[in-house]
Formats: sequence, C-alpha cells, structure tokens
Amino acid sequence: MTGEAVGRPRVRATDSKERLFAASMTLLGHRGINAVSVDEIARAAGVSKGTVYYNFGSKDSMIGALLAFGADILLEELEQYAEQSDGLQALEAMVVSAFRFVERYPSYAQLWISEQQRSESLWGEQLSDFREQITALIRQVLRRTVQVPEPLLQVAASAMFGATLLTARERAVTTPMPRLEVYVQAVLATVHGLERAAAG
Amino acid sequence: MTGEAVGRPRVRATDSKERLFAASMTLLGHRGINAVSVDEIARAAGVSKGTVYYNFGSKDSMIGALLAFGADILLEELEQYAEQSDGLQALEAMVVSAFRFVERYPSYAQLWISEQQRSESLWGEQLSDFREQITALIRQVLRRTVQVPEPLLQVAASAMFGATLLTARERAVTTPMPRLEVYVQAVLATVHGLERAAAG
Amino acid sequence: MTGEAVGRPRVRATDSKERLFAASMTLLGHRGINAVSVDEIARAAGVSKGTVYYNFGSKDSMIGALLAFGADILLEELEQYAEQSDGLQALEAMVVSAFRFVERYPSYAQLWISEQQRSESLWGEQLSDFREQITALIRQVLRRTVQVPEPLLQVAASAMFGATLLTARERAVTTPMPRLEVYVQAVLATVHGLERAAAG
Amino acid sequence: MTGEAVGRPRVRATDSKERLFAASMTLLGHRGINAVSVDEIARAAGVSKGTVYYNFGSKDSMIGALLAFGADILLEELEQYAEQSDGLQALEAMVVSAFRFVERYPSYAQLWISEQQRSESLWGEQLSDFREQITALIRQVLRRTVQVPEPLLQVAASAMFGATLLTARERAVTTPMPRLEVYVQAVLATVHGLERAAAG
DNA sequence: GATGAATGAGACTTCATTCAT
DNA sequence: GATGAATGAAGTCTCATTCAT
Repeated sequence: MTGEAVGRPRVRATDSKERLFAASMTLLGHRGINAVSVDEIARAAGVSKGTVYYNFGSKDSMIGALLAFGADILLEELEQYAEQSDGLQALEAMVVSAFRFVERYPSYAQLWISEQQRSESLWGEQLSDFREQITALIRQVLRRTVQVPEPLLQVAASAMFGATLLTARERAVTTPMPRLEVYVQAVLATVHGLERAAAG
Repeated sequence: MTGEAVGRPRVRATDSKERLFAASMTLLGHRGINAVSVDEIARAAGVSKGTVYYNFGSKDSMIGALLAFGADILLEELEQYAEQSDGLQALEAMVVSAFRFVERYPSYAQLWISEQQRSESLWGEQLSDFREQITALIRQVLRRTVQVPEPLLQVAASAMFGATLLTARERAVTTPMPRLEVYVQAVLATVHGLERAAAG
Repeated sequence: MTGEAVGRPRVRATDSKERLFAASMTLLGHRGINAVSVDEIARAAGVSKGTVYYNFGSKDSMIGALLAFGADILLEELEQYAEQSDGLQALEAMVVSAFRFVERYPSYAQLWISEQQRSESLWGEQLSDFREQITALIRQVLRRTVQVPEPLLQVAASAMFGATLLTARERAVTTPMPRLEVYVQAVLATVHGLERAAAG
Repeated sequence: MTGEAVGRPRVRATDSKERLFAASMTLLGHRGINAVSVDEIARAAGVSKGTVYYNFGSKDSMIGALLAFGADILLEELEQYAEQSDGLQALEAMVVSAFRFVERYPSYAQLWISEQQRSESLWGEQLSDFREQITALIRQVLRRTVQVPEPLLQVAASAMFGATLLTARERAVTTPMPRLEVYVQAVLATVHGLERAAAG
C-alpha cells in the first residue's frame, strides 16, 4: 500500500521469462545456486525482482523450470540419434550431441552435477528422472551394440554418463576449447572395452 | 571466507575437532554446504557454536580442512597402489580403493562433485589441486600400461575419474549396496577400450 | 491508503462491485484485513485484480466502502426501531436487530471489532463516527427509559454496545447457532440493573 | 559469511526479552500487529533485529509470548479476587482489577480484542483458552451470587467480559482518564439485572 | 578451551499499485 | 469497463561471525 512505481519501462510481455532464463543460465552455472541472489538474476535480466516471482513463484521453481528446459532440449536430441540403426554410430552421435550441448549451455552441466543425487535437493526427483531417461537411452543402444550381461551394461551406462558430464564440463571451461574428437574417443573407449569383455 | 587452508595439513584432532568433523561429514554430504548452518553442525557435534570458530576460525576453513582431511586419506592410498608393477593390477587396485573410500565417506564424494570446478568456489583451487594429483596418478599408471597418444590418455584419465566418482556415489546411496565387481569392470572397460584403440 | 470514503455513500453496485463485496466480506472477516490480498479477493470474486482498482481506487477505500455499506444497513434498522414509544421494547428490538445483522454478516462484526478504536487505523474515524451514532441512539432510548445520571448512562450505552458486538459474534460462529432469547436477555439485564440502581 | 559487527554495545544478557516485551506492548497496541514491523520493535527496544529471532524464533511467537505474559498476570489477579466469600464484592473486585489491568497495559486489550476469535488467527487457540478461563471464573462467581438458569448465566458472563474489555479500552484511551466508579457500576448493572430477572 | 547471546547484512518473498492494451 | 504483466518498497527471517565471560 505504498508503491509509486516510476522508472524503467516495462519490457515486452513475453520477454521476461526468456530474459530470466538466459540470465540465470549464465550466473547460476558460474557461481552455483546459493551464491546467486534473485536480485542479481533480475538485474542481469533487466527486469525487476517482482517479475521473477510473478513468472515463477519462487527462486526454486525458477531453477526447476530452467533445469526442465535444458533437459528437454538434450533429451530430444539424444532420442533422435538413438534411433540410428548402427549402434556404435548412434552412441558416437549421442556423445557428440551431449558435448555440443554442454558447449552451448556449460552452466547446465554445472547445475546438474552439483544438484544431482544430493539426497535432499529440491530438484532431486526431477534430476533423477532426467538422469534415468538419459541412462535408459544409453542402455537401450548399448544393449543392441555389445553383448554383455545386463548388470554390467547398466553400470557401464552410468559410467558413460558420468564421464561425459564431467569431461564435457572440463572441456567447456578450458580455453581454448580442446578439439572434440579425443573426448569422444575417451568416452567411447568404454564401449570398446565392453566389446572386448564380451568377446573374452 | 578467506580460503587459507592450503597444503592439506593433517589436522591433529582435539575431541571437539573430531566431533565437528564427523558431524559435518554427514550433514554437509546430505544437504550441501549452503543448506547446513554452523549452528546445526555444532548442535549435531554436541559443542557450542563458538567452538567452531575457536577451532577453525570460519565455516569455510572448516570445510576446507574437512576436504583436505579426506583428500589426504584417499591420495595416500592411491599413491601406494600406483606403485605396483603390473599397470592393470595397479589401476584395478586404485579403482577399488576409490570405491571403498566413497563407501566409507559417501559425503565426501558429494562434496567434491558439487564443488569441483565451480568456477568461483572458495575451494576451487584446493579441489583442483587434489583433482590434478589424482588424475596425474592415473595418467602415470595408464602411460606405462597402454600405448596411446598423450592427449587421449589425458582425457581418458579424466573420464575414469569422473566415471568413478559418479558411479561410486550412486552405488553408495543404493540399498542394499550392489557388489563392487561390476562397477570396477565398468570403469576398467575404458582401459581395455584404449588398449584396443592402441592395437587397432 | 488515503482514507477518503467518508459519509457512507450507498454504492451503486455494478456486477463487479457486488461480486467484490461478497468475496471481501467472507475473506476479510475470516482472516483479517492484512492477511487477505487484493489478488485473493479478486480471484474469489472472479474478476481481475485491475478491476478492484478500476472500481475502488485502492484496497483501503474498498474496505471503507464495505464498512460503510454495512454501517448503513445496521443504522437504518436501528433508527427505525428507536422510534418506538415503549423504551424497553425499543431497546429489545434494537438488540434483536443487531444480533440478526451479525447473523447475516458475521464478518462485519469481526471487522468492526478488530479495527474499531485502533488508534491509528485508517478507518478509525469512519468507525468512530459509526460507533458514535450507534451509542447515541442507545443513549437516546435509555434516557427516556431509565432514570440514571448522565455519566452512568453514557457508559452503560457503551457497555451494551460492547456486550452485543462480542456476544453476537460469538453466537454467530457457534454451531448450531444458539437461540437468540438468552442473548437478548443477557444484554438487556444491564437495563434492568440500571432501573434498580435508579430505584435504589 | 560477511558480517563485521561493529557498533552498538551489546545489552545486558537477560535484558533483551524484557526490553522487547516493553517495546512491543506499546507499539503493537497503538497500531496493530501488522502495522508494526520487527525492525521497528527491535529499534524501539534498543536491540538488533536478530535478537528478536534469537530470543523468540519468530514475530508471531513473540506476540504469543506477549499475550501469554499478560494473560498470566490478569488471570492470577482475578483468581485471587474470585475466592472472596461475598459474590457481589468478588465480582466488583474482579471488574476493578480488570480495569486496572487495562489501565496499566492498554495495548493488551487492543491486542486481545483484535485477535480474539479471528477464525484463522495464529493465536486463536491461545486466546480462546484465555477467554474460556476468564469467563469460567466469572460464571463460577455468578453462580453462587444470582439464581438464574445456567444458559443465561453463561451468556451473561460473556457479556460482562465483552463489556469490560471494550469499555475499559475506551476509558484507557480517553484523556483525562474518567473515574472508574461509573464504569464498574455500568458493568455490574448486568448482575443486578440478573438478580431482578431471578426474582421476577 | 569453550560458550552463547547478540549482531547486521542480505536473502527470499509478498503485495498494493500502475499502465499499456 | 476490464485486464494482467510488471514493479519496487518493505516485510520476515537466516546465518556467519563476534566477544564478554
């Protein structure tokens, strides 16, 4: 019962969410969720703090929306590549796609790594779901590519996921960014190792 | 938040310090650094809040000491196994050792994963140093075990580190805890894959 | 928060205004003025928030209008009964009328009780005026009914007003709602007590 | 992880709660709970905002403590007077005592009036309990003083409570404060009225 | 060595109000 | 007449840190 509200001109209607997404992505990835305030995100997005709450209801659910947004993009790409008939080529395409994704949105990787499996994270379930979908996709392709016992296959999928996430993040923050090939090779080495195990 | 605590000085644990370490380890791993207050840690340790400051000077340097404490233990073990003559056996022993460590201190894994490479983390340097030492050890053993170009070897070491960290954490929080063999196999598949690449 | 709304102008209720009145009455009575937001009132009324401002200019003046609306109804009734020749019958009719009013609009009673005489309430003057008119009416009838010194008469009128307001509210929220007779008796006991004092 | 904490000297240990009580009592009574911020109360008490939370945990529970504090004082006094053998004298003493209490702590009356029976007030239960104890005391004395049917007696007790609360508040804010006698007479008129009803 | 009452900066959130459409 | 996205002041609360004891 006080506001005067004079000042900066309101931004175009639907812009706010996008601007907040973009700003969050940058800030949160660099410094972590707790080190970035809503104030700061709003300022970086060029909107008022109230707009964050008008659009997302809370800081946490804004981050949840951000996480979901990124997960959707990556999953869609991976699903597309997973359909390729040649399993090895499919896996390679998926790994490349994941690296490209982290290249584009390095902050997501940071966010995912930090929050995933934190027992009491607010996004724990959301991130678990996402992780499960990714590893399920990997397992599915692995299954038709190498002949190994299911339990090993399961763990191998997780290992590939972990290796990709961490090395992709590492690569993305290295300047100049190293060439992709070697990274893909390193991750796919797991697959070739499994083949040998299957053969041996 | 001055981030002294470098060089991993082994803490000579007074009673209070030990209690604080134990309490921190549990709480911080479950909920993350920012979600746990000094008050809560002190209460869980059965000491007063002032004692934290008396012993460590700040929350951050207490966490730094905690991180250093764990790093010391793990590195010492890994260094020991790295000396084994058979490279493959050495690697296997190292991986097993890492899994055992995460089993004992699951919270460390969480802490490391969350904070590592966070661009502006307070412990960034400390954790980078630690990471560098671990991967250097892996590289060193890999080098005398498989014949692959240096760049690939470097990335492979990182990939193994990442895969181990994430799958070990995943295993540690699964109940009942799955058997270790499969996990070790999955991580070592990378090595066998590299051998094939070297041979091919 | 300028607190215009004086003089109890009877609102010519548009559809929106009526809906807002009905919604406000319920919500404000249950939870108090500060615990209910304009957003919530608008939602409950099925109109947009802007409509509140379009119709009333501010939250405060909407509440002022609401208060005036109720005051008008009650005062009109009381004035009518006050004209009866038999003082005791007039008083009884007025008390019954007040109880019926609180029955119909239990939230008004709550609102009045809460805000009345709050030294710095925004509606303090408005409510004081209203209170003064009510007690003046009671005094006027009392004066021609019992023979007591003016000061006592003044206070007695206030006491009757207070007793009616609080017990009526209490009755209105009791389920099932108790019979009216006893309440009226209790309030009128004051009058009979005064008669005795006058006689003694 | 930032504070420097220089400035005002810390107040003597156990003082804080008392200072906060005194400051709250004044401010809250004048302007109502929602119109007074914790900041303001702390400033008026000469302590920092954090001290409020250190001592009471929340604004609401501080108010709860304040309410309980006052209720204890008043109830103790009333219980004492209720024991007197002469019912009429007991009632008079109780009413006088209540008026004196409101004189000393006019803000309590305001607080009680505002919050009591607000359906969803945080202190609803607490205040209901308190009210129940007071009216029980009045009923008990009435019962041995006048011969009236129980239901009427119940309501009469409530009516006396309401009349006392509202007129005492009214008196306390009038300057110069009017003499007490007339108020006591007005409230006790109810009792005499009941006697007449019993006799008639 | 240890305590815990006190601090104050700063976090998240609410909400009355405005205004372009 | 009516809408709802946007605003920003102000509120409640948290918590790392200090210091007299």
